[in-house]
Amino acid sequence: MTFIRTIKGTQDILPGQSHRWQALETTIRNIMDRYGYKEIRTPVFERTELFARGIGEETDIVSKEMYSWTDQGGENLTLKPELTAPVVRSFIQHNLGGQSPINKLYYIDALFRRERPQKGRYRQFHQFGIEAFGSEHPEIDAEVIALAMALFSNIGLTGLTLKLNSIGSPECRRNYRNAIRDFLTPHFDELSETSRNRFEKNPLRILDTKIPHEIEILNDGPNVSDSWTEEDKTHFNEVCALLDAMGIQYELALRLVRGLDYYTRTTFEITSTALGAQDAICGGGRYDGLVETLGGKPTPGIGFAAGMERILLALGEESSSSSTNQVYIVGLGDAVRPTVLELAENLRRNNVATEFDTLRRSMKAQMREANKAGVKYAILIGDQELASGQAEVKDLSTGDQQKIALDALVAHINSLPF
RNA sequence: GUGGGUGUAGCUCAGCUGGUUAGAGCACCUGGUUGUGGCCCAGGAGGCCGUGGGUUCAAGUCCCAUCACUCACCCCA
Repeated sequence: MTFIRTIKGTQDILPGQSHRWQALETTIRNIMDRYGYKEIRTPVFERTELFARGIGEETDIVSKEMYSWTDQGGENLTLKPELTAPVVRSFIQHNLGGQSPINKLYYIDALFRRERPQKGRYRQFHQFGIEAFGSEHPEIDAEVIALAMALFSNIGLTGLTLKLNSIGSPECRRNYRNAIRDFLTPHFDELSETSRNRFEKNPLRILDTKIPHEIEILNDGPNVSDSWTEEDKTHFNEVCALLDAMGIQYELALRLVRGLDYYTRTTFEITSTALGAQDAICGGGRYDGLVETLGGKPTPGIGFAAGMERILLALGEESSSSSTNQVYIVGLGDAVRPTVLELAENLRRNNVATEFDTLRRSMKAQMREANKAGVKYAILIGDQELASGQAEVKDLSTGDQQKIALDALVAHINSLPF
């Protein structure tokens, strides 16, 4: 009989950790609100075809990482491996573009990819992100990036690097693809097997290589910037100028090609020095053709996705306690139980976080528990208190104790400093 | 899918070149005289030493296999 544990690459968020997630989520929602982004929630699964068309058949995500199945009705379904395609689908389906020329959306959600887990990579993981539809202008690029940076600094992440690039318009990409092929043809024999495969399917991705020899070859190769159209160039320069104006530091990364097919022009990535090999905390870019690809009216869009597990990893373990209890009621003897419950309920109804013993433990054990729970006050009720109608209220930090009439307890507790 | 590392108490780990009832710290529980927490002291509970085989008089320790976890490659958040 073997115990059934979590699926590889998934994890429980235990009570001692959940407050960290809550804090992160709260910050995200606050910042989103401040920047005018509204939450959108989409189903955990979608038609497989949505991802195949949206992300690209040749991408790793679609070709080998999706959790897909055929349901009893014969439909091909998939647990969402990323959120841009579902959000775009929703945007089109509900004609959000028709209701407002600009739509700024955000999400916090769980995603699924069947990869080999490692530090900062899980099969079920969480991302928050934004998608802004409707503007083709650099201002929105700059706002999206600024929001990401503001959010990270707000939660106290340091050691971040913003890497910025533009992979240009579709024409530019086409030209650049050819330029890369032309440049690499004489070096073809020196390339690795994966790079040779990419040579045909997606030569831009060869730029992602980490093999020193290939990096060396590429150093003399053409840059994307050589293939930019005038408009691409202007757009990129304006994005840079706006970031400069906001005092946001960035690094030009002309080799930065994101793995998803839908990107156009601006792409960016934010990495952290606090992580392992998987150091990208946030990645995003512009996808001006995607809405149309998925069957909507041509609509420019830009967004990013940030990995929450990686953020929490980079933040490290803080020693902040998650205790919220304020009062612990110590009851002594069988006779006081109804009074303890009544009192606890009254306090709780008056917004006082209250705890009491449900194990019928000794007074000493209850006091120890109160101490461990980190409450400020303990209320002691035994037979004597019941008889006199006065409970003992003890300040656990000072040890001071005073008698308070039972019917005045709630008011008294509310008047105390916490 | 490929490679490396690690599996001993709830957690972090000791256990030397194979040798008798497998240890520590933290956490947990109970006490330290009647109904008062923390600190201290005493005691207690908790281990198929991942699993299966093998070598040996003898295996937590050596060998093989297997599983799990983990890190890395690929790629990505």
